[in-house]
Amino acid sequence: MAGTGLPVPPAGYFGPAMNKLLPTFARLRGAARRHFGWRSLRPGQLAAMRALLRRRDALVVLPTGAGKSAIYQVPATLLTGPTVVICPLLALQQDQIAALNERRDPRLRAVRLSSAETPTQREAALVEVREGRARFLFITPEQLSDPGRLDRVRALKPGLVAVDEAHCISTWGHDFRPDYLTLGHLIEQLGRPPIAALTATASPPVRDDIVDRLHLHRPRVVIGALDRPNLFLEAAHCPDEDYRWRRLLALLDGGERPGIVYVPTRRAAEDLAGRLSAAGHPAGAYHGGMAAGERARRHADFLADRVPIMVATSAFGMGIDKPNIRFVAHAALPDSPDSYFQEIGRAGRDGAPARTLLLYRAEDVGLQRYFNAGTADEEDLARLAGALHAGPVGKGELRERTGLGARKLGHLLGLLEQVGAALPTPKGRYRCPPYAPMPRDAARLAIAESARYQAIQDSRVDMMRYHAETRQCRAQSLLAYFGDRLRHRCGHCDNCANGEAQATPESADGPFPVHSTVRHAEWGHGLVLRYEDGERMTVLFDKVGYKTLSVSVVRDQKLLTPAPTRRPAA
DNA sequence: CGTCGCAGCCATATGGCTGCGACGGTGCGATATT
Repeated sequence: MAGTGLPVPPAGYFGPAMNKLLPTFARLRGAARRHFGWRSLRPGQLAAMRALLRRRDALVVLPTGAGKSAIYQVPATLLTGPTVVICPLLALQQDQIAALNERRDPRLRAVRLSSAETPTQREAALVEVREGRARFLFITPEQLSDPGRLDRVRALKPGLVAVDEAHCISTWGHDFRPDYLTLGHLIEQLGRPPIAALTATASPPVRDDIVDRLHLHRPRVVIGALDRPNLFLEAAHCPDEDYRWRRLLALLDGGERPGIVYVPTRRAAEDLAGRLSAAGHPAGAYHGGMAAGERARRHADFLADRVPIMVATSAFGMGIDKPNIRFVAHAALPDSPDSYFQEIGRAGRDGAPARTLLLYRAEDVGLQRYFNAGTADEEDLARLAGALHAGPVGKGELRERTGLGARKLGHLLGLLEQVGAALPTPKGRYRCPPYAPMPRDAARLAIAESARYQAIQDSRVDMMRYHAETRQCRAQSLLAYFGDRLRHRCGHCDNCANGEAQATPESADGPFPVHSTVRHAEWGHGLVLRYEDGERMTVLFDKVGYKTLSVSVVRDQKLLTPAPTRRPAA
């Protein structure tokens, strides 16, 4: 309770009648203490909790280990009605449920609805929540998008919805797990309780995407400090594969353990783990293609320090809350600074020094471009848009009528919804909204939308490469990407260490202030993110994503004009 | 978009080139088979 000046009543002091009279902060502190044993809460946590308690939405971007879960768990004990936690991975749900139930506090009991439970178990979970014996219901977006299940959850009258790993809405919703895109509609069907959207990493467009997709209403936004002074940031261009291998060995010869080496493909994970082990650096492999049991075992082995080096694809990530990771290396260019930042963020959580090393080749870009390539077909889209004209229709019937697979159908419906040609109904079906474009036009618009999304994804690859190649202070470069500004050189990156990093004083700014909104004749509105060396500027455009422009060309040809800010950056 | 492996070819006998096709991430849930 440091620094509040408020007296803290003893446990058990709070009766229902008292709750209305007590200041919000005191109620939250009391609940944190009674149910979790926490003696203090951080200002950011408190601000978000208070918003939720007052039935306002919150968007929280805080690093793992900064007490994100507390932000929904503490208000959950004070609000009427259970809390629904939407969480993307079953393993992650398992961990969180175990942590809550270990406390053996009836006010914190958690259950879940997933494919891992039998129908009988699912029924029992719902009954437990309905009868007030469980407080938290964990669920995936896929489960919630089943109309029958949605009805059952709505009947529980949830008092709060927490969306964990909320950045998944933006990174997975568009194609990989389309049910993420409809979460906003689904939560509205739950009676629209306040929403807590939580994530460790979200650049400005991802934050906007979360707010839009979840239909957050004037959320309380809490963003933690991004700079991690104990992480040494290093990147090296590799002219060939042999150089890449030797640089990696040089890092491992330093002897720091444990660590993670990220690779872009499953095969590379297995191959590199084998090569490293043969070279005297025992390493395990991890990727999404392995059997679930094997994955769980390897994950546990790494957490328990039985495997010192894990060579993994991006599948190895969410849920790794291990304090003592001493290095994170990237054996190829990641798909975006978002992924990169999240992955290196797993190092040095204990605050002790940790190294990060990015080894990239220009050839790495090709693979990421391939991953970004869209698959939407105009004929499929037109047929689907036509099928919607017949009236509200379920996904099963749409599959039959159009011959599309479940996954592709979800992706295309998402696209049509974005161009105003499809609308989810409360009953979990889809219909054609009033004034919808004709099927042929809808298909064309959807293709354009798909291309726009792809361009933005590609621009994120460009930004990743740009970051890898920069001779600027790397922390400044990364933080600028996330819409933050580090005013001094970081002193913990290779460029600062070898004296190459040029300072970016205020005077180096160009014609438009950093974080101001500008307009380009063709690319539309954009957000000025940074200036580098007074020569180049990076702008994030709605239509085409990130662009790096020459300041002198912008000046001479008057490429940009100031535009009114549409929404506060944070 | 780029790499890898393989078949086929060449000039001259085993090694190297070329062209072609396959492959490449993230996970939920439902279904079919042991």
